[in-house]
Amino acid sequence: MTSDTSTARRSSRTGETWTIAQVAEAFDVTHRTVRHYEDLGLISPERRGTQRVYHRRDRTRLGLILRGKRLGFPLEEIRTIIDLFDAPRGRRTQLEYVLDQIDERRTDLEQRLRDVQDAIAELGEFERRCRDDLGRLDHV
Amino acid sequence: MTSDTSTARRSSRTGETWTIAQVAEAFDVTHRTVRHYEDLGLISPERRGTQRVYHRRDRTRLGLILRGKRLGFPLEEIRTIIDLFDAPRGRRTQLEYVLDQIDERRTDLEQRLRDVQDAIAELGEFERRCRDDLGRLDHV
DNA sequence: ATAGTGCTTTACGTTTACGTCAACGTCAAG
DNA sequence: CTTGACGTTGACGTAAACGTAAAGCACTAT
Repeated sequence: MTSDTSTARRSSRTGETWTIAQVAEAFDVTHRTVRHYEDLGLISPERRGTQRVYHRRDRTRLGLILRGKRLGFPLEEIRTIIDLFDAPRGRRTQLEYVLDQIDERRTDLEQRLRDVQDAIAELGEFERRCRDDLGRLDHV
Repeated sequence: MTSDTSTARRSSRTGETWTIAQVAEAFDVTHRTVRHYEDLGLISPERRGTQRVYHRRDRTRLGLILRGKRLGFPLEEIRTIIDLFDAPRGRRTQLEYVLDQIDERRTDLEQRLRDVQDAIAELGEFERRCRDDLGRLDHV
């Protein structure tokens, strides 16, 4: 049940690789979820015959996808974001486009940041009031 | 088209009130969305005859709902959270339950906070690399 | 009186993000 | 050579979060 190196890794000149079951377990999702992300073009694992072979790159992407999900972004939007990281940046127009996109994303993320900070602050305030109430109960 | 006080407010001894169209516009959602939240029990506006009448309390809740959505929480979970703020806290057991819930929420929010901060940091790093590329183009 | 504007409910449609079979391929172990 | 364990592709199902008519009530303005 613990990591069995003989099956957990399959040697390759490009480094370690994983099966779908392994990445699914590692990220605590189902294989169906992983395949769904592939259907939407968010990851594209290597094929060895008919089998999917996942590399570190795929794991990185999967991590980005799941974090994006926790932040409430739809998968389609997540795709455009992580594609951005691999986008061609050779020509000036391409680079300027990418920088524009980065700015849009940042604006969005900064709104999220404010949202989380506000929510945590309000929760703290609410907790303080509750502890006050609790103190009054003790006092009597 | 600007704010018309004669229709924007309807006097009441409990302060200003709004129609469904007004709150929908104020929060940039459709009336259908507002009614959907009511169906799920997230808001419960006053009724005057058959018409819905929204008070400041309802606007506050709507703000919390939309912020929760931006953070990726499902509506059902949002309902339990904002209900928590109005939950009875008279008895010790109730207070302790509420404090427990607060802690759970905070854990969740702190994960979100890390997610956003990480995402912003990575975006910044990526932007730096892009600007480097751009600089190299200028240099040549 | 009638037309218009805004609100109401009812109800079916749609999109997203998977879950859940079904049916079949493949490879090592017994 | 058959039996598992694991992998594969459809294909249909489902829950959440609304969208989108359809059809009717209430008030106001002409």
